[in-house]
Amino acid sequence: MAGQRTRRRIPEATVARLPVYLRILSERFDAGVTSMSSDELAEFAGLNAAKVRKDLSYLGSYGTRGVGYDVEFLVYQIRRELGLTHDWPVVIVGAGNLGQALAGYNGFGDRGFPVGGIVDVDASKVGSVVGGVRVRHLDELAQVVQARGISIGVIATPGPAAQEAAEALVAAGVTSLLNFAPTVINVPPGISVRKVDLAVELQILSYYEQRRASAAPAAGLRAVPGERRRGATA
Amino acid sequence: MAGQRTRRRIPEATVARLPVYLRILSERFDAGVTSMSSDELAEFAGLNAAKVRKDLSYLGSYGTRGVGYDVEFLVYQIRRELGLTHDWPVVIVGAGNLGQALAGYNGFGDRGFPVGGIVDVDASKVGSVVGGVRVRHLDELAQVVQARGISIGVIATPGPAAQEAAEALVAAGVTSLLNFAPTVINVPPGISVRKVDLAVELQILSYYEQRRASAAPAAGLRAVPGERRRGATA
DNA sequence: GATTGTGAAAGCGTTCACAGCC
DNA sequence: GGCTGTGAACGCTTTCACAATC
Repeated sequence: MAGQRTRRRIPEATVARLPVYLRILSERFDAGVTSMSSDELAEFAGLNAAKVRKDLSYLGSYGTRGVGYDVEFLVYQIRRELGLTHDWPVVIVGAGNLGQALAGYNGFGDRGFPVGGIVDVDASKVGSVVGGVRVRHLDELAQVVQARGISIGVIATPGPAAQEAAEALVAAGVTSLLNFAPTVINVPPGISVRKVDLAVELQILSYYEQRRASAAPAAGLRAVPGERRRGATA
Repeated sequence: MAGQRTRRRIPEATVARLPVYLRILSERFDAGVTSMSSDELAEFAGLNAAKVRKDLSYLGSYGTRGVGYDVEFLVYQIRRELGLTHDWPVVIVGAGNLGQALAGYNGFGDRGFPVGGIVDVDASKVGSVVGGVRVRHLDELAQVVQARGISIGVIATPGPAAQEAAEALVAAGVTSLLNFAPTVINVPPGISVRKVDLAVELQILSYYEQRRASAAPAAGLRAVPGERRRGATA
């Protein structure tokens, strides 16, 4: 209503789903769809309609009963809520295999997270250009962060260097970290951390595979408890 | 007690943490540590001791009161529970930027998930070698899967091709999918899916950054609700 | 008639706190 | 005395179900 002050605290589980809704709604909008019901959106997101409605209700009462949600308006509201009304340049620490792949991956910049810098400790890597950005030395991190007003750091170092990278990033003024290293990092309060660990994901799949194998020694498929994204329909 | 038949159903949240414990315990074991308390393990994992104990209790009563856990034994038990007593070869669908990076990333094979094959629809990519594996055509997927006994598929295609990739994988006999495409995929019941979406992770961080900015217009740090990995100590 | 928005109920996961055991 | 293992309490998330609204 009056003064859209973003005061409601949105549950973390909902925050994690808003980007999914945003992607679907943007895609449908580009396809010419102007209105969607919670049922349709749920179908695309692999969720149920009640969850979609509850999630969207945290943004405000932006739907129309009997009709659904205006796609364009909802896209705008979610973008606003997620802080996606401007770009967030990121700095990547570590210019190895992974750092280079991330820098070269357009999905970053395309979605509002341009690579504002890459740093590494390895002198042989400094000066090379990956994904259109010149690799600089870790010592110049604070300079890069300040110059470009960066608040998000991506850790793409080997595991043992991750803590050091995190500390350098925080010292440079970065307040959010996306950690790809297979190590738990330790940060001061007030710093956000998200972790992506490929081996962990595979090991979780392994658990359910193994369980499937021992539960149905020679039979067909068994339902997997928990880990589902969507029911049947395939 | 008798007959360690892996019958307990382990909560999904715990399954997701077991790989973290495993990595820490393995690393400590290599460093010569033979025993650890739940307190120590919690410290390394950025969790609290009660959670660690509850998680480990799902494996069985493998600790010793007044002493702690035998590191080597616990490593063995977690590996067994996660089905990591043998390798799980994976097949990657999509030999673009990301697929190539994944194939070249040693962290896969090192942790028991060797790349058993890579396929793509693009004829210009078929035949090239990435990460020591020759790229084959999507049409040969079933053959690759059967030949190597693969149960885990990695989707590294562009978003629009992900559903097709998932269907091809399932048709070929794969029962677990790790999806890197920015699309929700639809699978039959009984198939496990995990999703890794870099843009989603960044957008979640953006939410908390934005919130921080609007909450403390010109002040220092504010605590971030939810998203934390560890308290102070830095 | 259709679909939202939301209290209330149910289900999970985390934390507490302490009995049990070394 | 130290540390595990676990019921019980708590809090967060999901689901239900229906009144409100178009």
